[in-house]
Amino acid sequence: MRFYSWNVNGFRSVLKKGFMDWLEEADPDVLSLQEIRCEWEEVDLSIRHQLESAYDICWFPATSKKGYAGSATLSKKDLGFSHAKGLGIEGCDAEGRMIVSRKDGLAFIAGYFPNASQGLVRLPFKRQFARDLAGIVARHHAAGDLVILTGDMNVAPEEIDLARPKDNTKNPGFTPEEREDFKLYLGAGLADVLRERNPDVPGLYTWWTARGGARERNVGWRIDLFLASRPLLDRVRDARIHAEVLGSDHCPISLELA
Amino acid sequence: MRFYSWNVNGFRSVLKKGFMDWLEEADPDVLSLQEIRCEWEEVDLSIRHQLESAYDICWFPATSKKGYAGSATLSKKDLGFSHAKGLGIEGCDAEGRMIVSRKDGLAFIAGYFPNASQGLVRLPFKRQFARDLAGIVARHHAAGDLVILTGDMNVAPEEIDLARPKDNTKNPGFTPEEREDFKLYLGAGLADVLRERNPDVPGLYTWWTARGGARERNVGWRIDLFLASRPLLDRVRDARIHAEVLGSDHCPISLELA
DNA sequence: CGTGATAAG
DNA sequence: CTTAACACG
Repeated sequence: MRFYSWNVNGFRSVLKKGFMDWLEEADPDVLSLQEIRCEWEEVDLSIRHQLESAYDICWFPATSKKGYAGSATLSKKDLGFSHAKGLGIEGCDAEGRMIVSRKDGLAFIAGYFPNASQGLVRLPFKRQFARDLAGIVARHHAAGDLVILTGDMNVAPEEIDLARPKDNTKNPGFTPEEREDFKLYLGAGLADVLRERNPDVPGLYTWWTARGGARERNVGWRIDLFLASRPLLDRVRDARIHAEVLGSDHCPISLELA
Repeated sequence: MRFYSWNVNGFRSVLKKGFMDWLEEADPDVLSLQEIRCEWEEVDLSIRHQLESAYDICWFPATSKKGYAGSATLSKKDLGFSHAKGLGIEGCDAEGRMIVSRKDGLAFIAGYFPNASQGLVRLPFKRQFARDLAGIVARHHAAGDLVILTGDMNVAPEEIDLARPKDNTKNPGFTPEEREDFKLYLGAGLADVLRERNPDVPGLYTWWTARGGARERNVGWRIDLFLASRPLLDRVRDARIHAEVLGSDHCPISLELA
């Protein structure tokens, strides 16, 4: 089973840049999209029909602000995943951030984690989100579920996860607070799959600022991640960053489980 | 002497679409631009230098709202026109609408006449502008000046001046009030030069809505005009609409005087 | 620097 | 439909 996550920075934008070709090629079983930035009805009808023919689609745009944030999870129709919008976290759910998809004993929790924003004005919001989410993961584990947590987490966990760690300790995505909160997910029993398998490999990034050729020079950040319940690690066949896939300031990431 | 007027719908936009090539080809002696929608300092430095080497430039952006309206008048350096920003009309001058350029006994009054706007919300403002401007023209005549009044007047004077007169009698640009006010300019001693020379020619338009191929089908309006003091009519060598010139939703118009 | 909403035309 | 400002990332 192949899971993908991609912050598309506007679904309608990425559609113009070959998303459907990418989808056919990648052929994910389960796909989380972040920053869809539109309603389902704003997507071209023919595209909607194509997607609906192959996937169960949970489209979860923000209700708080038009064209802002939002996420979606698509799963192959034959798999029979159930999808639930939101985490019951105030504010977060109005921004269409997280979707919980379930099948058998697996909870696939995916979406668009808050950005701390310029001046770290949303750091308190983001910290509360992290505490709430870690609690939810812990409860799934207590209930005997296995968990995959993925999406644009808007935090680079360690210095190795961004090209310029020293320059960014006060910037959104690499503050001590955000890194500390990231550890709450690990404390709830999850592992950072890609980093577990590539402990010392630098230059593994999933996001590059659009300003000034950062992507060409691979001056980036690894902020899109797959975390998985530790018992799942034995079933990991592949965990990958698809940096060659263009169309957004983020690239897709994937996880293949046996 | 060749006068031109063009509503460029964003000077920076039209620069990307060959404005400088057009300028070299048309080679106006005096040029009024409307809807420049930027400060002079926002124009590429090399363009500014090219223009400044050939023209005396009066750049008159709106101060009331960034990126809105504004006009400019350029005159060949050797001609020695003087340029004055504004008409002393409250509101109008803050929007960078009108420039008065003088040489000998000629007053070239040019710019961006108000749009009555959706719901005709600015019709009162536009009517006051017309009364004030007609008074200014009359005073120039009383002082013995000849006047050229030009620009985007945002009114089609007669039914022949737009493709769909019946559909537009309640729309901005063709209300009875705006057409009545247009006659104030004629009453002040000006003549509509192109229409005087082509009394019954339909299809002479200077603006086409960007919506749905109107320009290709010539479903347009003649709202950019040269009006001239009647004694100037004998000196008119040419009056023309340059509908083939692209780059804006308006096309340039010209007047050549002996 | 790019996406999308918005105001204005 | 297009321009430009703006918010957000």
